[in-house]
Amino acid sequence: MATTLPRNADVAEQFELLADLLELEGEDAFRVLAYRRASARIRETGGPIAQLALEGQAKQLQGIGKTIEEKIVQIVEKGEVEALTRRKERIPPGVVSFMRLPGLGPKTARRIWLELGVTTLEELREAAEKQRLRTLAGLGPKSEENVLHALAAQAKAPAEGPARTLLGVALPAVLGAVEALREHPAAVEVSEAGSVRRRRETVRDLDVIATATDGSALIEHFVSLPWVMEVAAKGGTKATVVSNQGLRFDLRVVPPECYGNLLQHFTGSKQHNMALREDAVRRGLSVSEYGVTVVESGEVLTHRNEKAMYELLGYDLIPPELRENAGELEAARDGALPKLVELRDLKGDLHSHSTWSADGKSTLEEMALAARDRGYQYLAVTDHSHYLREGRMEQQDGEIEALNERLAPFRLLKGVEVNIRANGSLDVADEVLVEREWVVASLHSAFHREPTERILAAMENSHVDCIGHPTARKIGKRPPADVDTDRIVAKALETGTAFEINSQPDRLDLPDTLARVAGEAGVPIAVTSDAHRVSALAYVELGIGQARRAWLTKKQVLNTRSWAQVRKRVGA
DNA sequence: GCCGTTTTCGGCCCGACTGTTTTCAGTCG
Repeated sequence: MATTLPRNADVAEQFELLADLLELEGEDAFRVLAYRRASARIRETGGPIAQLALEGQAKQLQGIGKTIEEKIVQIVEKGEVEALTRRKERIPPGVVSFMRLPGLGPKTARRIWLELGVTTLEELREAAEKQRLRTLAGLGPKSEENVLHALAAQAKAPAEGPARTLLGVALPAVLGAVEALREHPAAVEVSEAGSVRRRRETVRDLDVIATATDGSALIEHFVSLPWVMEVAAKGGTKATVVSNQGLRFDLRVVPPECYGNLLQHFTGSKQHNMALREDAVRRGLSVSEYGVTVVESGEVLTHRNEKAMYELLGYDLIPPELRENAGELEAARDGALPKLVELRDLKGDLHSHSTWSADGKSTLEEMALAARDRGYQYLAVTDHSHYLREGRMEQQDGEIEALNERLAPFRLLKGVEVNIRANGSLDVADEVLVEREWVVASLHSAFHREPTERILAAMENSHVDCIGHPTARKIGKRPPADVDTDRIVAKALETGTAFEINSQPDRLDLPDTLARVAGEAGVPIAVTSDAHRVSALAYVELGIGQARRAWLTKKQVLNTRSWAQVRKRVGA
């Protein structure tokens, strides 16, 4: 097999570190910014950046030019950007960790290193304790105190940054808060903002923006909600609370005339807003959270909603899920934004479990009724193959048939979720698979053992309809398996196999960037719940969020079709 | 280092907050 290429995440990390080191060396801030932008771009790119660089195509991407493309090739050839290797030798590793302390930036870190000769966190603590930091111009007792505080906080918390919360936890919490605020008579407009509104797979802060006839009354209502455990801050226009789940909420009450500007600003992303503002500057407009200033006249224009603001700037309204500076601004300018798939477009679910699986919590009947209540026409029952041996599959089929008679036209599909073994074979015989209406094949073990080859082999089996959670990642626990996206996409097209966006909160797999690549290539994408109980059928709301982040339209999502149409689209 | 519907050179988002300062640099989101 060909040598494996570095992953986009690894390439991005090298440029991020290079940016840090350049910053510590006092390099031009815009050069540093260029590396950070390139890093963000690479992270947001679904296809393998290393492959693109080798083909000389990486510089087609916004923010990547000839120099950075060459540096990506260096990573392929030497494992590391040469400029990074050189600087790692010059700059003590401890100094980089100074920068990671809140309140300490590159300028200060550099001076502590060069002017005081301090190169480790331990020496930094000592220097602060012995009041040596205040010998530097611009630093005083308070700075020393802050450094000691930051060091103590870091020692207490794990090495990782502040934990990110799964969207599956944050979204219902935020939507609940929004709903509770809307019920108050003083509320006019209420919306979630920030990365939750963009439906990122994990989020940090939970933002809510509102307008009100009486702002203080709304804030009072907010801090008195039953689930509020702690009020961290409360003023006339803003409050911060901590929920009984430990989530931090920020509510901002803003003037109605610039609700659009503020909602847009606080929805982000940062990269989207920066690109939007740069573009505006070129046309003599200065954009901030308070409005759009016409630079020449000084006139400030405000907007009651986002649509008016985007239109003034020459764009169609951009759905929050697309605001990542991944091509949405150009598309919105050209009137070429996709009409994104919506939750209500789903006509069925193609991955679910019941009490026939040991880990299933709801009976077939309960699952069927709940699916029908959601407005679905069908639900594929895909219990794990190993629980359906020795005649149990036939028994389950009998139960499915009986239910289907009772619940028609709603229909349970006789499916199965088979394991792709370490050698690429499936754990169910072909003569059994041929009888199943829907076959999901998934990796459940040995994730590091040639995952690409195994998925390719599974797709070669004509009975396999869909690859389940293709990267097998568990967010925050297990990294994605090293799957070659290009090759599995090509094989999916060749064999007429679908990929899944599995909506389990800790899976969301395919991830958004890969789903975009697969969808653009023409692979049908099934947004599935993988529900093991009735309540989990609702997880598809998360999956639809990822599908929208992947730019997918109704047409590209397989289970927006009737079962008959699904059958026609996938397999025989 | 990147980029271009006025530019291949000369720009590069914007405002709040903090701590150190008599007017601002650094950091953060």
